[in-house]
Amino acid sequence: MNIVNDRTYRECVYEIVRQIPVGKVMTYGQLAIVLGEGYTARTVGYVMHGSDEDVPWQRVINSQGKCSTGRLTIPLNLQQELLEAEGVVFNSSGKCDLAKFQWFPDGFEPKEDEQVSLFQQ
DNA sequence: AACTTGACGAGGG
DNA sequence: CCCCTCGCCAAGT
Repeated sequence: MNIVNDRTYRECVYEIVRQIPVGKVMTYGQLAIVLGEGYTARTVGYVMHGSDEDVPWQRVINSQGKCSTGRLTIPLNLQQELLEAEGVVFNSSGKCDLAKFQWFPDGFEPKEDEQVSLFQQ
């Protein structure tokens, strides 16, 4: 089945991102896994760069727990500042603890033993 | 149709 | 911790 049929692939990404609670984050790769077929971290990133809509884009970060907004038109610190304002804590290297702040959509919570292996590194 | 570019990620050195 | 390589896939030239 192709999720991209009814709604565009962009809409599917936004739909999930809009569900991320305040103070929580998801990674590009995790979104790709949740979206399934055809999606990769790369394409999710591509989709997110055009999300000037009502999506909390700041809650999507890379798998290392950092904000990778390296070559954007927006200030480098903006994303981290927005997240910190929501309660996400970053260390001196600009990294946050995914084990603490990463959010999982319904049905995608990691099981007890395989906790960290799947969605995080 | 071929080639290049990314708001990526895992693996290796 | 940093850097590089490769795989990935949509978009723009």
